[in-house]
Amino acid sequence: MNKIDIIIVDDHVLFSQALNGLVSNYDEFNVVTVLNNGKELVDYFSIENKQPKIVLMDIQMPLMNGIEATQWLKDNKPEIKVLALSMEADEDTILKMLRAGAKGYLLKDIHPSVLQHALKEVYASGFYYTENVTNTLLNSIHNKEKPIAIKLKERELEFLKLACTERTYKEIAEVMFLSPKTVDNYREALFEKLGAKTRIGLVLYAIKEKIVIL
Amino acid sequence: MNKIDIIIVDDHVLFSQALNGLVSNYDEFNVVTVLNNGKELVDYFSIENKQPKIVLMDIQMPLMNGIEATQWLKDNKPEIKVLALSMEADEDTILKMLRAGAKGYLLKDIHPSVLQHALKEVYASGFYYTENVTNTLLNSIHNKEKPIAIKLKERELEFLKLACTERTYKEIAEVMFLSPKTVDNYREALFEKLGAKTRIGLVLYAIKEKIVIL
DNA sequence: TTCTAAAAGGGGATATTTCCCCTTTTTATA
DNA sequence: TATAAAAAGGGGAAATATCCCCTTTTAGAA
Repeated sequence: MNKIDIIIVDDHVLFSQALNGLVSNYDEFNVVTVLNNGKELVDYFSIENKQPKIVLMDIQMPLMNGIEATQWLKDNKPEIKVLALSMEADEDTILKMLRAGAKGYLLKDIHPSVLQHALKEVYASGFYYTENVTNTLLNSIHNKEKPIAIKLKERELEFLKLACTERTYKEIAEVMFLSPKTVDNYREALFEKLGAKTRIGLVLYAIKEKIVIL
Repeated sequence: MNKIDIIIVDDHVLFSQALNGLVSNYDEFNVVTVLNNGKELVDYFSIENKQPKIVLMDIQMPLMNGIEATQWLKDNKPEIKVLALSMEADEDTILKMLRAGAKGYLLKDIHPSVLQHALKEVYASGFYYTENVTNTLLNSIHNKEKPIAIKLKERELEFLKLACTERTYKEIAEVMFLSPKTVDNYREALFEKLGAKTRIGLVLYAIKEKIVIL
Protein backbone atom coordinates (compact mmCIF):
# COMPACT_ATOMS: atom_id res chain seq x y z
CA MET A 1 0.00 0.00 0.00
CA ASN A 2 1.13 3.51 -0.78
CA LYS A 3 1.63 5.53 2.34
CA ILE A 4 1.32 9.32 2.43
CA ASP A 5 4.71 10.92 2.90
CA ILE A 6 5.01 13.52 5.63
CA ILE A 7 7.78 15.80 6.84
CA ILE A 8 7.75 17.21 10.37
CA VAL A 9 9.34 20.62 11.01
CA ASP A 10 9.62 21.63 14.66
CA ASP A 11 12.47 22.92 16.78
CA HIS A 12 11.31 21.09 19.89
CA VAL A 13 13.16 17.88 19.18
CA LEU A 14 11.51 15.98 21.95
CA PHE A 15 8.11 16.83 20.57
CA SER A 16 8.93 16.26 16.94
CA GLN A 17 10.55 12.92 17.60
CA ALA A 18 7.67 11.83 19.77
CA LEU A 19 5.28 13.00 17.07
CA ASN A 20 7.30 11.05 14.58
CA GLY A 21 6.61 7.87 16.51
CA LEU A 22 2.95 8.73 16.80
CA VAL A 23 2.36 9.48 13.14
CA SER A 24 4.49 6.58 11.96
CA ASN A 25 2.16 4.30 13.86
CA TYR A 26 -0.73 5.33 11.68
CA ASP A 27 -0.97 2.92 8.75
CA GLU A 28 -1.71 5.64 6.23
CA PHE A 29 1.33 7.80 6.86
CA ASN A 30 5.06 7.64 6.52
CA VAL A 31 7.32 10.23 8.13
CA VAL A 32 10.09 10.89 5.63
CA THR A 33 12.22 13.03 7.91
CA VAL A 34 12.10 15.33 10.91
CA LEU A 35 13.65 18.79 10.59
CA ASN A 36 14.36 21.45 13.19
CA ASN A 37 13.37 24.64 11.42
CA GLY A 38 12.38 26.25 8.16
CA LYS A 39 15.96 26.69 7.06
CA GLU A 40 16.57 22.95 7.24
CA LEU A 41 13.46 22.41 5.14
CA VAL A 42 14.72 24.70 2.39
CA ASP A 43 18.10 23.01 2.55
CA TYR A 44 16.45 19.62 2.40
CA PHE A 45 14.75 20.39 -0.89
CA SER A 46 17.98 21.60 -2.41
CA ILE A 47 19.43 18.11 -2.22
CA GLU A 48 16.32 15.94 -2.26
CA ASN A 49 13.90 15.65 -5.13
CA LYS A 50 11.35 13.36 -3.57
CA GLN A 51 8.49 15.49 -2.29
CA PRO A 52 6.24 14.74 0.65
CA LYS A 53 2.53 15.25 0.36
CA ILE A 54 2.21 17.09 3.65
CA VAL A 55 4.46 19.15 5.92
CA LEU A 56 3.54 19.36 9.58
CA MET A 57 4.87 22.80 10.44
CA ASP A 58 5.56 24.42 13.79
CA ILE A 59 5.48 28.24 13.79
CA GLN A 60 7.81 29.59 16.41
CA MET A 61 11.26 28.37 15.27
CA PRO A 62 14.78 29.79 15.11
CA LEU A 63 16.55 30.76 11.86
CA MET A 64 13.43 30.51 9.71
CA ASN A 65 10.00 30.39 11.28
CA GLY A 66 6.95 28.49 10.14
CA ILE A 67 5.33 31.43 8.42
CA GLU A 68 8.38 32.16 6.27
CA ALA A 69 8.86 28.47 5.52
CA THR A 70 5.22 28.05 4.52
CA GLN A 71 5.50 31.06 2.21
CA TRP A 72 8.62 29.53 0.69
CA LEU A 73 6.81 26.28 0.04
CA LYS A 74 3.89 28.10 -1.57
CA ASP A 75 6.34 29.87 -3.88
CA ASN A 76 8.59 26.90 -4.65
CA LYS A 77 6.72 23.67 -3.96
CA PRO A 78 3.05 24.57 -4.32
CA GLU A 79 1.94 20.93 -4.50
CA ILE A 80 3.02 20.32 -0.91
CA LYS A 81 0.33 20.97 1.64
CA VAL A 82 1.25 22.61 4.93
CA LEU A 83 -0.59 21.75 8.13
CA ALA A 84 0.33 24.23 10.85
CA LEU A 85 0.86 22.83 14.32
CA SER A 86 1.38 25.42 17.00
CA MET A 87 0.70 26.60 20.52
CA GLU A 88 -0.16 30.13 19.46
CA ALA A 89 -3.88 30.56 19.18
CA ASP A 90 -3.89 34.29 18.59
CA GLU A 91 -5.71 35.68 15.60
CA ASP A 92 -2.72 37.46 14.20
CA THR A 93 -0.56 34.34 14.00
CA ILE A 94 -3.34 32.20 12.56
CA LEU A 95 -4.08 34.73 9.85
CA LYS A 96 -0.45 35.15 8.91
CA MET A 97 -0.06 31.39 8.65
CA LEU A 98 -3.15 30.96 6.51
CA ARG A 99 -2.16 33.85 4.27
CA ALA A 100 1.22 32.19 3.85
CA GLY A 101 -0.61 29.20 2.43
CA ALA A 102 -1.26 26.77 5.28
CA LYS A 103 -4.06 24.30 4.55
CA GLY A 104 -4.96 23.88 8.18
CA TYR A 105 -4.09 25.04 11.67
CA LEU A 106 -3.96 22.75 14.69
CA LEU A 107 -3.16 23.48 18.29
CA LYS A 108 -0.80 21.24 20.16
CA ASP A 109 -3.35 20.42 22.82
CA ILE A 110 -5.56 18.41 20.46
CA HIS A 111 -6.06 14.69 20.75
CA PRO A 112 -3.90 12.53 18.48
CA SER A 113 -6.98 11.21 16.72
CA VAL A 114 -7.79 14.74 15.61
CA LEU A 115 -4.34 15.02 14.10
CA GLN A 116 -4.87 11.75 12.25
CA HIS A 117 -8.19 12.96 10.95
CA ALA A 118 -6.76 16.31 9.93
CA LEU A 119 -3.91 14.69 8.03
CA LYS A 120 -6.34 12.47 6.13
CA GLU A 121 -8.56 15.43 5.36
CA VAL A 122 -5.71 17.56 4.12
CA TYR A 123 -4.60 14.75 1.85
CA ALA A 124 -8.08 14.00 0.57
CA SER A 125 -9.76 17.41 0.46
CA GLY A 126 -6.74 19.66 0.40
CA PHE A 127 -7.59 21.46 3.63
CA TYR A 128 -8.77 21.05 7.19
CA TYR A 129 -10.06 23.92 9.26
CA THR A 130 -11.11 23.47 12.86
CA GLU A 131 -14.01 25.39 14.31
CA ASN A 132 -11.47 27.48 16.15
CA VAL A 133 -9.80 28.62 12.94
CA THR A 134 -13.09 29.21 11.18
CA ASN A 135 -14.23 31.47 13.99
CA THR A 136 -11.01 33.38 13.84
CA LEU A 137 -11.43 33.91 10.14
CA LEU A 138 -14.98 35.17 10.56
CA ASN A 139 -13.90 37.39 13.40
CA SER A 140 -11.14 38.96 11.37
CA ILE A 141 -13.60 39.95 8.67
CA HIS A 142 -15.83 41.73 11.16
CA ASN A 143 -12.99 43.59 12.80
CA LYS A 144 -11.38 44.77 9.63
CA GLU A 145 -13.14 48.10 9.90
CA LYS A 146 -11.82 49.44 13.17
CA PRO A 147 -8.03 49.23 13.26
CA ILE A 148 -7.19 51.83 10.62
CA ALA A 149 -3.59 51.71 11.80
CA ILE A 150 -2.70 55.34 12.35
CA LYS A 151 0.21 56.26 10.14
CA LEU A 152 2.93 58.28 11.81
CA LYS A 153 5.70 60.02 9.97
CA GLU A 154 9.36 59.30 10.73
CA ARG A 155 9.88 62.53 12.60
CA GLU A 156 6.67 62.11 14.58
CA LEU A 157 7.73 58.63 15.59
CA GLU A 158 11.05 60.00 16.71
CA PHE A 159 9.35 62.65 18.80
CA LEU A 160 6.93 60.12 20.25
CA LYS A 161 9.75 57.91 21.43
CA LEU A 162 11.50 60.87 23.04
CA ALA A 163 8.23 61.90 24.67
CA CYS A 164 8.37 58.55 26.47
CA THR A 165 11.38 59.69 28.46
CA GLU A 166 11.80 62.19 31.26
CA ARG A 167 13.15 64.80 28.88
CA THR A 168 11.36 68.14 28.74
CA TYR A 169 10.18 69.33 25.35
CA LYS A 170 13.06 71.78 25.32
CA GLU A 171 15.50 68.91 25.74
CA ILE A 172 13.69 66.89 23.09
CA ALA A 173 14.06 69.85 20.75
CA GLU A 174 17.81 69.84 21.33
CA VAL A 175 18.07 66.11 20.67
CA MET A 176 16.07 66.48 17.47
CA PHE A 177 17.89 69.65 16.40
CA LEU A 178 14.63 71.55 16.23
CA SER A 179 13.16 74.63 17.78
CA PRO A 180 11.01 74.01 20.87
CA LYS A 181 8.19 75.54 18.90
CA THR A 182 8.46 72.93 16.18
CA VAL A 183 8.46 70.21 18.77
CA ASP A 184 5.33 71.81 20.13
CA ASN A 185 3.78 71.40 16.69
CA TYR A 186 4.61 67.70 16.67
CA ARG A 187 3.12 67.38 20.11
CA GLU A 188 -0.10 69.02 19.05
CA ALA A 189 -0.30 66.99 15.85
CA LEU A 190 0.10 63.76 17.79
CA PHE A 191 -2.45 64.78 20.39
CA GLU A 192 -4.87 65.19 17.51
CA LYS A 193 -3.94 61.99 15.69
CA LEU A 194 -3.80 59.74 18.71
CA GLY A 195 -6.64 61.30 20.64
CA ALA A 196 -4.41 62.21 23.56
CA LYS A 197 -5.10 65.07 25.91
CA THR A 198 -1.78 65.00 27.76
CA ARG A 199 1.75 63.74 27.30
CA ILE A 200 0.78 60.76 29.46
CA GLY A 201 -1.68 59.83 26.72
CA LEU A 202 1.14 59.79 24.17
CA VAL A 203 3.21 57.53 26.39
CA LEU A 204 0.34 55.11 26.96
CA TYR A 205 -0.33 54.94 23.22
CA ALA A 206 3.31 54.40 22.33
CA ILE A 207 3.69 51.57 24.79
CA LYS A 208 0.38 49.96 23.90
CA GLU A 209 1.31 49.98 20.21
CA LYS A 210 4.82 48.75 20.99
CA ILE A 211 6.36 51.85 19.46
CA VAL A 212 8.50 51.97 22.56
CA ILE A 213 9.51 48.78 24.33
CA LEU A 214 10.15 48.80 28.06
CA MET B 1 12.15 -7.14 34.60
CA ASN B 2 10.80 -4.37 36.77
CA LYS B 3 10.13 -1.24 34.82
CA ILE B 4 10.21 2.25 36.33
CA ASP B 5 6.71 3.67 36.56
CA ILE B 6 6.20 7.14 35.17
CA ILE B 7 3.26 9.53 34.98
CA ILE B 8 3.13 12.29 32.37
CA VAL B 9 1.30 15.52 33.20
CA ASP B 10 0.89 17.93 30.30
CA ASP B 11 -2.06 19.79 28.86
CA HIS B 12 -0.84 19.50 25.27
CA VAL B 13 -2.47 16.20 24.56
CA LEU B 14 -0.72 15.71 21.27
CA PHE B 15 2.63 16.17 22.92
CA SER B 16 1.90 14.07 25.98
CA GLN B 17 0.47 11.20 23.95
CA ALA B 18 3.41 11.31 21.58
CA LEU B 19 5.75 11.42 24.54
CA ASN B 20 3.90 8.48 25.98
CA GLY B 21 4.77 6.47 22.89
CA LEU B 22 8.35 7.58 23.03
CA VAL B 23 8.96 6.79 26.68
CA SER B 24 7.05 3.53 26.50
CA ASN B 25 9.47 2.41 23.85
CA TYR B 26 12.34 2.62 26.29
CA ASP B 27 12.77 -0.75 27.95
CA GLU B 28 13.39 0.71 31.38
CA PHE B 29 10.22 2.72 31.67
CA ASN B 30 6.50 2.19 31.89
CA VAL B 31 4.05 5.05 31.49
CA VAL B 32 1.29 4.41 34.00
CA THR B 33 -1.01 7.16 32.81
CA VAL B 34 -1.10 10.50 31.04
CA LEU B 35 -2.86 13.40 32.76
CA ASN B 36 -3.79 16.83 31.50
CA ASN B 37 -3.00 19.07 34.44
CA GLY B 38 -2.07 19.24 38.11
CA LYS B 39 -5.65 18.93 39.23
CA GLU B 40 -5.99 15.60 37.50
CA LEU B 41 -2.84 14.43 39.21
CA VAL B 42 -4.20 15.27 42.65
CA ASP B 43 -7.48 13.58 41.77
CA TYR B 44 -5.60 10.56 40.50
CA PHE B 45 -3.91 10.00 43.84
CA SER B 46 -7.18 10.24 45.68
CA ILE B 47 -8.40 7.05 44.03
CA GLU B 48 -5.14 5.28 43.19
CA ASN B 49 -2.67 3.96 45.72
CA LYS B 50 0.02 2.73 43.38
CA GLN B 51 2.71 5.37 43.12
CA PRO B 52 4.95 6.09 40.16
CA LYS B 53 8.64 6.65 40.70
CA ILE B 54 8.78 9.74 38.50
CA VAL B 55 6.36 12.40 37.28
CA LEU B 56 7.20 14.18 34.04
CA MET B 57 5.63 17.57 34.67
CA ASP B 58 4.76 20.39 32.32
CA ILE B 59 4.60 23.84 33.91
CA GLN B 60 2.14 26.01 32.06
CA MET B 61 -1.21 24.20 32.53
CA PRO B 62 -4.80 25.17 33.24
CA LEU B 63 -6.59 24.58 36.57
CA MET B 64 -3.41 23.66 38.46
CA ASN B 65 -0.02 24.45 37.04
CA GLY B 66 3.19 22.46 37.31
CA ILE B 67 4.63 24.52 40.14
CA GLU B 68 1.57 24.06 42.33
CA ALA B 69 1.36 20.38 41.46
CA THR B 70 5.03 19.82 42.27
CA GLN B 71 4.58 21.56 45.60
CA TRP B 72 1.60 19.33 46.31
CA LEU B 73 3.64 16.23 45.55
CA LYS B 74 6.43 17.41 47.85
CA ASP B 75 3.91 17.88 50.64
CA ASN B 76 1.89 14.73 50.06
CA LYS B 77 3.95 12.20 48.10
CA PRO B 78 7.56 13.12 48.85
CA GLU B 79 8.94 9.83 47.51
CA ILE B 80 7.83 10.69 43.98
CA LYS B 81 10.44 12.55 41.98
CA VAL B 82 9.35 15.34 39.66
CA LEU B 83 11.19 16.02 36.41
CA ALA B 84 10.06 19.33 34.97
CA LEU B 85 9.56 19.48 31.23
CA SER B 86 8.82 22.91 29.86
CA MET B 87 9.36 25.51 27.17
CA GLU B 88 9.98 28.32 29.63
CA ALA B 89 13.68 28.86 30.12
CA ASP B 90 13.44 32.01 32.22
CA GLU B 91 15.21 32.15 35.51
CA ASP B 92 12.13 32.95 37.51
CA THR B 93 10.21 29.89 36.36
CA ILE B 94 13.14 27.54 36.80
CA LEU B 95 13.76 28.76 40.32
CA LYS B 96 10.12 28.48 41.31
CA MET B 97 10.00 24.94 39.98
CA LEU B 98 13.16 23.88 41.78
CA ARG B 99 11.99 25.48 45.00
CA ALA B 100 8.74 23.56 44.66
CA GLY B 101 10.82 20.40 44.70
CA ALA B 102 11.57 19.44 41.11
CA LYS B 103 14.54 17.08 40.78
CA GLY B 104 15.40 18.27 37.30
CA TYR B 105 14.40 20.71 34.61
CA LEU B 106 14.38 19.90 30.90
CA LEU B 107 13.46 22.03 27.94
CA LYS B 108 11.23 20.61 25.27
CA ASP B 109 13.79 21.13 22.55
CA ILE B 110 16.15 18.47 23.88
CA HIS B 111 16.91 15.25 22.07
CA PRO B 112 14.92 12.20 23.17
CA SER B 113 18.12 10.48 24.27
CA VAL B 114 18.70 13.28 26.76
CA LEU B 115 15.27 12.66 28.20
CA GLN B 116 16.03 8.99 28.52
CA HIS B 117 19.31 9.74 30.25
CA ALA B 118 17.68 12.27 32.56
CA LEU B 119 14.99 9.80 33.56
CA LYS B 120 17.56 7.19 34.38
CA GLU B 121 19.61 9.68 36.37
CA VAL B 122 16.65 10.91 38.35
CA TYR B 123 15.77 7.34 39.20
CA ALA B 124 19.33 6.35 40.09
CA SER B 125 20.77 9.50 41.63
CA GLY B 126 17.61 11.30 42.62
CA PHE B 127 18.28 14.34 40.47
CA TYR B 128 19.42 15.57 37.05
CA TYR B 129 20.48 19.11 36.38
CA THR B 130 21.49 20.31 32.95
CA GLU B 131 24.19 22.86 32.46
CA ASN B 132 21.47 25.35 31.64
CA VAL B 133 19.81 24.92 35.02
CA THR B 134 23.10 24.98 36.89
CA ASN B 135 24.01 28.27 35.29
CA THR B 136 20.66 29.71 36.18
CA LEU B 137 21.13 28.69 39.77
CA LEU B 138 24.56 30.27 39.92
CA ASN B 139 23.24 33.38 38.26
CA SER B 140 20.43 33.76 40.73
CA ILE B 141 22.91 33.79 43.61
CA HIS B 142 24.88 36.62 42.05
CA ASN B 143 21.85 38.72 41.30
CA LYS B 144 20.22 38.37 44.70
CA GLU B 145 21.64 41.72 45.80
CA LYS B 146 20.07 44.17 43.38
CA PRO B 147 16.31 43.72 43.14
CA ILE B 148 15.31 45.08 46.56
CA ALA B 149 11.71 45.21 45.39
CA ILE B 150 10.53 48.69 46.30
CA LYS B 151 7.58 48.46 48.66
CA LEU B 152 4.71 50.80 47.89
CA LYS B 153 1.84 51.46 50.25
CA GLU B 154 -1.75 50.85 49.22
CA ARG B 155 -2.53 54.52 48.79
CA GLU B 156 0.66 55.15 46.85
CA LEU B 157 -0.17 52.30 44.51
CA GLU B 158 -3.61 53.77 43.99
CA PHE B 159 -2.11 57.13 43.15
CA LEU B 160 0.45 55.58 40.85
CA LYS B 161 -2.23 53.83 38.84
CA LEU B 162 -4.19 57.06 38.52
CA ALA B 163 -1.03 58.86 37.48
CA CYS B 164 -0.96 56.51 34.50
CA THR B 165 -4.08 58.14 33.09
CA GLU B 166 -4.72 61.49 31.52
CA ARG B 167 -6.22 62.83 34.71
CA THR B 168 -4.68 65.95 36.21
CA TYR B 169 -3.53 65.78 39.80
CA LYS B 170 -6.57 67.80 40.78
CA GLU B 171 -8.80 65.17 39.23
CA ILE B 172 -6.80 62.41 40.87
CA ALA B 173 -7.35 64.17 44.19
CA GLU B 174 -11.08 64.11 43.59
CA VAL B 175 -11.07 60.42 42.73
CA MET B 176 -9.04 59.62 45.83
CA PHE B 177 -11.08 61.97 48.04
CA LEU B 178 -7.95 63.87 48.99
CA SER B 179 -6.74 67.43 48.83
CA PRO B 180 -4.62 68.22 45.77
CA LYS B 181 -1.86 69.04 48.23
CA THR B 182 -1.89 65.55 49.68
CA VAL B 183 -1.77 64.10 46.22
CA ASP B 184 1.23 66.32 45.65
CA ASN B 185 2.86 64.67 48.65
CA TYR B 186 2.28 61.24 47.20
CA ARG B 187 3.74 62.41 43.93
CA GLU B 188 6.86 63.71 45.62
CA ALA B 189 7.26 60.57 47.75
CA LEU B 190 7.04 58.37 44.65
CA PHE B 191 9.49 60.53 42.72
CA GLU B 192 11.92 59.94 45.55
CA LYS B 193 11.25 56.19 45.94
CA LEU B 194 11.21 55.36 42.25
CA GLY B 195 13.91 57.76 41.17
CA ALA B 196 11.56 59.62 38.83
CA LYS B 197 12.01 63.22 37.83
CA THR B 198 8.68 63.66 36.05
CA ARG B 199 5.26 62.06 35.90
CA ILE B 200 6.41 60.27 32.76
CA GLY B 201 8.97 58.51 34.93
CA LEU B 202 6.20 57.25 37.18
CA VAL B 203 4.26 55.92 34.22
CA LEU B 204 7.27 54.13 32.78
CA TYR B 205 8.02 52.54 36.15
CA ALA B 206 4.44 51.43 36.71
CA ILE B 207 4.22 49.80 33.30
CA LYS B 208 7.64 48.20 33.52
CA GLU B 209 6.77 46.68 36.88
CA LYS B 210 3.36 45.63 35.64
CA ILE B 211 1.61 47.74 38.26
CA VAL B 212 -0.59 48.94 35.43
CA ILE B 213 -1.39 46.66 32.52
CA LEU B 214 -2.07 48.12 29.11
C1' DT C 1 -3.53 59.16 78.28
C1' DT C 2 0.62 60.79 76.17
C1' DC C 3 3.78 60.49 72.59
C1' DT C 4 5.16 59.75 67.96
C1' DA C 5 5.04 58.75 63.29
C1' DA C 6 2.27 58.52 59.33
C1' DA C 7 -1.24 60.67 56.69
C1' DA C 8 -3.30 64.80 55.19
C1' DG C 9 -3.28 69.59 54.10
C1' DG C 10 -1.22 74.18 52.82
C1' DG C 11 1.51 78.69 50.85
C1' DG C 12 3.87 80.26 47.41
C1' DA C 13 7.26 80.18 43.69
C1' DT C 14 9.10 78.43 39.28
C1' DA C 15 9.23 75.34 35.38
C1' DT C 16 6.81 72.86 32.10
C1' DT C 17 2.90 71.73 29.48
C1' DT C 18 -0.86 72.84 26.82
C1' DC C 19 -3.33 75.87 23.71
C1' DC C 20 -4.47 79.09 19.83
C1' DC C 21 -3.36 81.61 16.08
C1' DC C 22 0.25 83.11 13.14
C1' DT C 23 4.73 83.48 9.62
C1' DT C 24 8.72 81.64 7.15
C1' DT C 25 11.24 78.00 4.85
C1' DT C 26 11.61 73.78 2.40
C1' DT C 27 9.94 70.14 -0.60
C1' DA C 28 7.51 68.09 -4.08
C1' DT C 29 5.10 68.25 -8.20
C1' DA C 30 1.80 69.88 -11.65
C1' DT D 1 8.78 77.64 -12.81
C1' DA D 2 4.58 78.49 -10.20
C1' DT D 3 2.18 76.76 -6.49
C1' DA D 4 0.49 74.06 -2.84
C1' DA D 5 1.58 71.24 0.94
C1' DA D 6 4.63 69.89 4.53
C1' DA D 7 8.03 71.17 7.84
C1' DA D 8 9.86 74.50 10.86
C1' DG D 9 9.49 78.43 13.76
C1' DG D 10 7.16 82.00 16.79
C1' DG D 11 4.23 85.16 20.45
C1' DG D 12 1.79 85.02 24.20
C1' DA D 13 -1.18 83.20 27.83
C1' DA D 14 -3.49 79.95 30.87
C1' DA D 15 -3.31 75.49 33.02
C1' DT D 16 -0.48 71.93 35.18
C1' DA D 17 3.37 70.06 37.19
C1' DT D 18 7.18 70.41 40.06
C1' DC D 19 9.57 72.00 44.21
C1' DC D 20 10.58 73.43 49.05
C1' DC D 21 9.28 74.20 53.47
C1' DC D 22 5.66 74.21 56.72
C1' DT D 23 1.18 72.90 59.94
C1' DT D 24 -2.73 70.02 61.33
C1' DT D 25 -5.02 65.67 61.95
C1' DT D 26 -5.16 60.76 62.73
C1' DA D 27 -3.90 56.29 64.31
C1' DG D 28 -1.30 53.27 66.87
C1' DA D 29 2.24 52.21 70.32
C1' DA D 30 4.11 53.17 74.94
